Amino acid sequence: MDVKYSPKDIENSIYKKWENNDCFSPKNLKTNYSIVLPPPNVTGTLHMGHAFQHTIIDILIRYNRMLGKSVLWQPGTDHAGIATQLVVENNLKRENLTRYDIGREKLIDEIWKWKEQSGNTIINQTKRLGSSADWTRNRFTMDEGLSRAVKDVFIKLYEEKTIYRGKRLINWDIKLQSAISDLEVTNIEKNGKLYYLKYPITNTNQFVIVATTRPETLFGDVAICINPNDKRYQNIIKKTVTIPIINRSIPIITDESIDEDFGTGCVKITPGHDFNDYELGKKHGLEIINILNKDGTLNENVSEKFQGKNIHSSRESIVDYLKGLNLIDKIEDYKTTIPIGERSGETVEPLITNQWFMRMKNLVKPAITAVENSSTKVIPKNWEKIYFNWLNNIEDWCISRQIWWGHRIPAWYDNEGKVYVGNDESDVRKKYNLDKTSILKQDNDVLDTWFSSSLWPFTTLGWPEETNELKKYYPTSVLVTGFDIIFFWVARMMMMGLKFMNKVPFKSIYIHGLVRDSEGKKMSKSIGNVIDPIDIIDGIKLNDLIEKRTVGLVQPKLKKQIEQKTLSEFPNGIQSYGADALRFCFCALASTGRDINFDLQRIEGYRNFCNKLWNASRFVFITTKEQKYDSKIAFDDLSDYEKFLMIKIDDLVTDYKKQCSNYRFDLMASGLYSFIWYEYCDWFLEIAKNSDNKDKTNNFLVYTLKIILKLCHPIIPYISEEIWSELHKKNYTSQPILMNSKFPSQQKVFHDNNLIQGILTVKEIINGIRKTRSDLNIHPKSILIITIFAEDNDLIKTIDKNQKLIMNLAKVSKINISQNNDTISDAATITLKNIKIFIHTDNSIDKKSQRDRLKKRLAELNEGLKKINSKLQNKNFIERAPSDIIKENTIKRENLTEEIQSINNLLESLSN
RNA sequence: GGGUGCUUAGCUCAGCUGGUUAGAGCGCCGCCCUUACAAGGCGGAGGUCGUAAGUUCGACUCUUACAGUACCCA
Repeated sequence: MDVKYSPKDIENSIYKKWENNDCFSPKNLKTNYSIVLPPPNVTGTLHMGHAFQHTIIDILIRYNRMLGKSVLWQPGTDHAGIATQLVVENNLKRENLTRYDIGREKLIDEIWKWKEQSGNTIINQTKRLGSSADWTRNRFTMDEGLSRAVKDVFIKLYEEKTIYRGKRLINWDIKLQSAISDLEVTNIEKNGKLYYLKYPITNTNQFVIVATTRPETLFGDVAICINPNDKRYQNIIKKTVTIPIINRSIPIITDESIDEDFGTGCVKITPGHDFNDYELGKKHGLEIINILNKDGTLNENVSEKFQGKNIHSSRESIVDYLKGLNLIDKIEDYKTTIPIGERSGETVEPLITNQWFMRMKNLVKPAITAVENSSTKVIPKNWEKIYFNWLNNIEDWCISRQIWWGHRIPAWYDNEGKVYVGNDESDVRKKYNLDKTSILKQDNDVLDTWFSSSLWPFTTLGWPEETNELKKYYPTSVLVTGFDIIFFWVARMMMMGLKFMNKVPFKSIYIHGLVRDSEGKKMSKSIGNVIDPIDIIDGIKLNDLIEKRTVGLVQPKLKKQIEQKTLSEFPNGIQSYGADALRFCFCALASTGRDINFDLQRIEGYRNFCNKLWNASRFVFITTKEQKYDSKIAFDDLSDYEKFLMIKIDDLVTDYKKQCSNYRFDLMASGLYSFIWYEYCDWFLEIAKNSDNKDKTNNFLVYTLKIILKLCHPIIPYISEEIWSELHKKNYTSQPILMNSKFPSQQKVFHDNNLIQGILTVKEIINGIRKTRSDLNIHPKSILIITIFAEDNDLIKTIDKNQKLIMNLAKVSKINISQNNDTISDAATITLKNIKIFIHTDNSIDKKSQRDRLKKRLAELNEGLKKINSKLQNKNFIERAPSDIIKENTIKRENLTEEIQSINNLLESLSN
């Protein structure tokens, strides 16, 4: 093994080793464990969120595999309809082509080509992280099998009338020329204007003043509405007004929902272009007037002057025109919320169109019940509320998209526009008895991407075939996903899983946070703060990083700013940390589901940890050389410290298992970290160097290293596997691959409390000596002679037994142990609760500095004593606190008093 | 406007059902290149736990209000 831990040199070959040995496919064992990977989009490359998620999944997968279960990690990718089509369309744009130039067939061909390339990229990146998914089962949402399942589901839901076609108001993305679901719209607050328009009251010279943020939609107005209780307007109810410019008459109606305080209290009702108005229009039986073409231009229902103009850019000219007619009362500044299409970034328009919808009411109930009765557990639990809230207020889901990439809707129309749903044209003809003379045309639209993803947990396992995998691995054990897709994906999978499998798709849902940059900002290409996980693994030069962050920017003017920020945050680029360090880092940061602010400094610490493990292992191998390894450890033959370590390691295993099943990966990581670094390396390896019983100790070194590597493996698989192979080479194990080995079980070692206390006291003695050495500026190399006073017999025995340990770790050449409570004034003194340690030094000790040290300690102790005394002197405390708490405090007081007494005695002798 | 979360050391975060002298990593300071590791060892400094009130023998932990902050929904 090299002196330096170099992840680059080991990771690739280790991954190949796992692949070549078929380590990723599930073995046929009794208990099953399965996770489906949230399929990443084929639009791009792996980001930090994926890396975080994959790390957590892989930890669970490897851990459960080592527990001896049949483990399936089902991977795959998503076709991501709109997003992917946009990427390819953008590529076409560079050649000055649009999708209409090349046509549907050709575009789809192009996208498939892109998918091959991008899909492979993301899989290869995922592999770099060490992900142990079963790649032979890799699925894509548009695979043949999955596409058939999508059709089956669509047809079934259509036949039972859960899916229907209807003309309704939907969110129309003008840029994409497609409907999008309400989830794909984000509302952005913007500084806008509130326009007060004057509508002439018919046959009078009076006006009704109406406040609106969207004056350009007045052509679609069908009513003016006021609150029936609004005293100001009682006289105009039931009158009519004339819409300016087009001079159409509309009624003045009343509705309780109108807010009297908004604007003038009079609002215009435009059901064709506003969701609230649409509902209100339905309620009052109002006509719907659409004024918009699909490309965002105004249609024939508006005044001729404005026909063919873009709805957004014509606002100003319409307002100007109204000004000319003297029909603008005033214009105020106003904060408005504007709906923006998440993918296109353009303003979304409500538009009446024919679309396919899924009726959600009946699907929702089982999905709610399943979480209520814990058939599916949500972790952390607080996300349940958000899940319930959304499901309880659900709207029908608009599932059709007017794009080309995706699952084409299996519906055909005849010349009269009558719709037929079936598998394909011939199936439809057969099903509906249509002869060859009738012309059928397939629906042009495709399904929302999330339609196929909602089936992911069972379609990937082979549904609608009743495969073995489906029987074995459905319901899956846990879904690991981010909170941002609870509605999009999780809730819909719950509904569809329950609908088609009659069982929840996962027993638990673990919701993790988002990975943000070190300042807590969302990582985004447009802000230029993205970190590619592969760059953390391999490292990247500053210039390359800047290049990567600034190429193809949406707003090129940000380039300078991004350059500077990158320069100040990564002045030397990013060095290579390796996949293991990255994984350990994610593991340690995965606390209670909150977002992660990713800081490179943090990862450095975990790379160092890997190096520590590496070198500790080297030490074990160097020390044990050709040791003949015996896996049977006789507890009684071990030294005190070895026994102590054995117990500690047992505690560690217990704790690790507990934390893993609680999804507290942070606690799991920190437990492992501190055990290995502090207990194992700092104490045990140092102690082992001076063992009295080399053979036994060496054997124990190997034994403990093996357990440690197993515990490490789910988190840091590469380095642990590499070290294990060394172990195997040296014949310390017959198992060639760590990944296939059994997770350590608890040894149920006798938990000898006296032994533990004894070792802790010995450690305290050593720490005390070290601190004093530092306080008194005694050179780390100088060897000390000490005297220890203790009255307690057992204590004396423990100290005596562990003399050598103290000598080696505190650099002491001689220890005098005495039961006489004397005071040696010519020595540096350390007091523990019932022990006094005197350090004899060559130089005479300055009495004043001695006193100062003791006084400082005394002050600390007195502070503690004061607190405890105030408790114990409180009558209410004695009366009401539980007895064990009182006892605990009483013992504490005794110990403190004892040590204080002992320091006081010392101080007295020093003053002489 | 409604909802949810967060606020603990310079930074990033733990602290479970109320009882610890309030912890970790990184950073900082001092000493040490000790034969596994300077990506290291030993030691240390640093916090009135956002503010205020309440419940309690006892509050970082529970309740309420307020402030700041982030996100979700309308």
